Amino acid sequence: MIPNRFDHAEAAPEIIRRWDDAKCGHADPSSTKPPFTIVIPPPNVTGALHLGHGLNNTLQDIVVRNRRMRGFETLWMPGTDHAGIATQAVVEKRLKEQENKSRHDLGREALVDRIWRWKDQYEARILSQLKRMGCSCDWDRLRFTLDERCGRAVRETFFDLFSKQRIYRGKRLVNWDTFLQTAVSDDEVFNETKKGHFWHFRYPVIDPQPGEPETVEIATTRPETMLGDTAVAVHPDPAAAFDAVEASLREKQSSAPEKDLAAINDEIDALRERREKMLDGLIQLRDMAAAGRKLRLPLLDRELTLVADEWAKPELGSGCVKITPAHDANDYEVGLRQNLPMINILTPDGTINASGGPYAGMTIPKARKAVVADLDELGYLGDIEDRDIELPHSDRSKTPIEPYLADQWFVAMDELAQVAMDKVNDESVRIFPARYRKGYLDWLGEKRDWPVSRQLWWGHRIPIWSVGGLTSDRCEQLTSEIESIAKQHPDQLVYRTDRDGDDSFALFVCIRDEDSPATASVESLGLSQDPDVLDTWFSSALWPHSTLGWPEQTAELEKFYPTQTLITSRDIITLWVARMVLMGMNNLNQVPFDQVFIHPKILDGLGETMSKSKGNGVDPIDVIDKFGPDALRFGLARLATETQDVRMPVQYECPSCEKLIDQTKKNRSLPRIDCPACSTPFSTQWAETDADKAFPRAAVVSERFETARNFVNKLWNASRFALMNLESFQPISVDVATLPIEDRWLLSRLSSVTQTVSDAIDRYQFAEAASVLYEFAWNEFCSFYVEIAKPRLSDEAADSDRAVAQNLMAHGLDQLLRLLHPIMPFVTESVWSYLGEIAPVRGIANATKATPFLMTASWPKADLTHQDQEIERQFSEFQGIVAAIRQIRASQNIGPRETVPVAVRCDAEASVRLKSMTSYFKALAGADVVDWGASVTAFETDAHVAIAEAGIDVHVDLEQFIDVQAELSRLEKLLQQVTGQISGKEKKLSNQNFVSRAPADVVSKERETLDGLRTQHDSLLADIAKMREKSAS
RNA sequence: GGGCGAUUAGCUCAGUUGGUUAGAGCGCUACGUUGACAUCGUAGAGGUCACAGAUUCGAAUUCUGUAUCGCCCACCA
Repeated sequence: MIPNRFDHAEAAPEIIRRWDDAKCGHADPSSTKPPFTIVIPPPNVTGALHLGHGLNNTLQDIVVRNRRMRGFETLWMPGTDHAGIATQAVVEKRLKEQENKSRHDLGREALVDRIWRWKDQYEARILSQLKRMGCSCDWDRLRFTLDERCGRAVRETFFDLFSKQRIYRGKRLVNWDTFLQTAVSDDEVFNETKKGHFWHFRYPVIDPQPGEPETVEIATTRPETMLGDTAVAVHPDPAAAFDAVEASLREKQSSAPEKDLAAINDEIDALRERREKMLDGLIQLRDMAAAGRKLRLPLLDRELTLVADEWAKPELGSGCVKITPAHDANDYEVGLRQNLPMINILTPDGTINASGGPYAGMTIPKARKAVVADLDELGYLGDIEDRDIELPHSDRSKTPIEPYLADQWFVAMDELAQVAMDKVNDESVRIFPARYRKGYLDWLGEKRDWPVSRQLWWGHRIPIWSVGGLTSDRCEQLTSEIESIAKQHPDQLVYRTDRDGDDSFALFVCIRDEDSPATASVESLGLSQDPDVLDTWFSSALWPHSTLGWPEQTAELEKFYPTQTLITSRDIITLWVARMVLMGMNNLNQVPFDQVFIHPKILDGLGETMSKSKGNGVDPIDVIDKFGPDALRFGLARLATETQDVRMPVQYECPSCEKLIDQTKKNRSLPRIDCPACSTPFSTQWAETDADKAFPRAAVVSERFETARNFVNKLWNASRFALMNLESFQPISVDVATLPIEDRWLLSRLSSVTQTVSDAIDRYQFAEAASVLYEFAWNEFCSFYVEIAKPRLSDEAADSDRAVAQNLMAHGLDQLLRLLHPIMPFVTESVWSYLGEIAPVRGIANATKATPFLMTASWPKADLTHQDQEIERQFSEFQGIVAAIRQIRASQNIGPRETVPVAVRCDAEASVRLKSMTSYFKALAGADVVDWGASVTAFETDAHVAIAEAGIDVHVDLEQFIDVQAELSRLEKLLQQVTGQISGKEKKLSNQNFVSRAPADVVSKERETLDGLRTQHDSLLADIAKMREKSAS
């Protein structure tokens, strides 16, 4: 006997093992089937997967399983990403916490070794999560962005771009993380508002002429940066600048709402007052700048240039701005424009260096205090205002970022970006939903060069060997030696020289293959490899082809590139998607994928994105443990609509009593919660090690998955019923035209559901596919077909009808399992094998033997000849009558064991049809239909429901059951509804404009409806009158 | 500051090109344990579609504005 619940915990591991053993997910490059390829967005090995990954991978698997069933040679390429800075930061943080060591204590090799161990641990966890979700990747092809094969592709790409002069070295103001001592990209920086100050100081003018000011006032939120100042700027045309600001305010005013007008007026007044007061002074300063006057930097006694530059905004601060080119992005631009010296005042660990004179060795906060105090003592300090300051922080170390001038490698983006834009513009790559095109195109359109070097140890080492500080002669000599090495090793070396000081030169050699003997020769000349590694996105950008073996012309690459679709989340459209297109074009001159589907994000109950640091992340494994993998997948798919992010309130499940406690902003950050039901303390955080587990951890789950879990169970039980009734199943050939209405209805519905679902999956409408299947399986297959099959399958039924019913049942279940399999692979695969035992050869018309695995079975074809609107209409008449009887039963409170006599007034045609369904009325509505036809009249004690659109009246004999009051109130409620509708329609139809201007078919339809309603209204009045009579007697 | 999206039942969400009385699941109410399923069944209550205008015979749906929320990008000496 099959158990009455699907035990996913027991069944799923076994099913996974069987799929694995049979290599169901394996893709064969020598296959003649058309290819279908998806590469997984490789999850970072930083930590375990959360529900966002759950969604991402569920959707990919739905597409992949669907395509596999549709006869494609399907490859889902699995893998993980080394996630450079993120992973190194996590490991370094733990090193600090647990052993109080920095990476420098360990050294490069030992640290990298530790990160590999971390990677192994988390990769294993990630893979087990993916497998437990049922992801049908080709596991034999597992890749890692830092493995040999990917490394080869990275070096080849770098070599190629370097040869084409598209990789260059330049100074760039980078976001310096002083804790990790590395540059971080703009994307890894977040701003935090902190209370701070706005300090005003004065810098003395050197030898002021009569009439000139003795000092110039500037203001800053970061006084310590004055140690790196090399200029003070004033606007070259202050009057024009004031005009421009006023003009823009006026423009704003012209379109502003009433309530803002006063505020804007005040702003304009203030601006004018300021102009009055300051303009002459600023013009004077501008003239002084033109005359080459200098200022003196207090404390360091440095001479500062006074420059005229538009960066200085007369409407802000003192109208003058200090320029620190080496530590501020805008000042850097000014420095380039004005040819200013750039003085770096920081060491890599964020303390002041020798350029800071007496402040050398101080940390930034210390230096700030000291600078302010010393300026004050010299009398150069002015007002200090309180101010909220947006301070950039590193997302990795959570410490403040310092802008820092450093040598970096860049990829020139102009041409590469243009190609990637063209490919989206000409729809070689199509993005769904289309609105995400804009972000992609805008971002690429800026064509900002891509800084690719990272001062890290975890990543692909930059394949450049260099030596600097060379004299011109030495450089020439070295170059010729490199030239001769290059000749010995064709296609292995590219070199370039560059100035690295006023009179010194540097030599850079890019080596294609690290293992080439050329490397040793190059190193023997005194060149050493660049210590930096590449941005992690550099290797991610190659993912669609590096995983297939590029640069080698492998069979895989030949068969499976370009891939068909990429399914990912919106936050990496630019960082990843755009760069894959660009690199795919550069390396293979082919786009990496035809379509990109951007799916929604999963938010918590408060509408915030889930993240580990907030403590609102959900481990898909928790959901699987509680609800099962199919419920997880179905639940996610059903929520994956196109327009809206998914809000998912989450609960803690008490590890002791299983009570669910809502997660709130407050309790999610607590290290410990006591269960309100049983007082057991539990932890809410993901613990990385056993040592972290002070309390048992509560699973974090969401009740949103209950519906899906119930659905899995519903399907299981319907299957169970079917299997129990397929005893002695024999495949027979049926003639569809001769089948009874319920069978033809099932076939018709199956056909259109198949069509809808196939289409929905192709359009990435996963929610629609899931909902349509849910509706069909539950409300049509279970609630009607299975119920109707009961009498047909019973012992009393005729053998021939029983055989037909068995064949239809087996076929219906077979098709339903196939359709549901991509979304719910486990329960369907499990039922499939039971079905294969009892009815191995099945199918309408030409029965065939089922394949051993549903996973590799074929996707249903929508047989359009089965679709029959008339049959569906007739069946809905039947459903309407059943609903009418049920409604009367409910309002009369008639118990389920009672059978009620029923008579149905309908035309002759319908009565023939419905007569054959007599037993189903018994099964579905407990009704004993005693009379059919046009001449049927009401019972003596009668309840009546009119089905106007079908021209049917349902009468129930209430002789034994009558509750007059209940019946009256049912009728009166109905009357009220109908009356309301009638008056609505009448109003509409009495409107001459409607009648004359609306299309004729709309108007006539309204008229028909109104007529029907009036008939219904009259018959209701009659019924009520009769009932009143009864109540009186 | 620029861009994108959202606002529909207590909660989470559907609602195709404007056209019946705006739907589903959960939750709620009543009844029910009938041989597939109480993770179930039947029936029911619950909505001024954020607000204000406009277009139209007709607007949840189109347009304009407002409010609130979210995301992305840029910038703030």
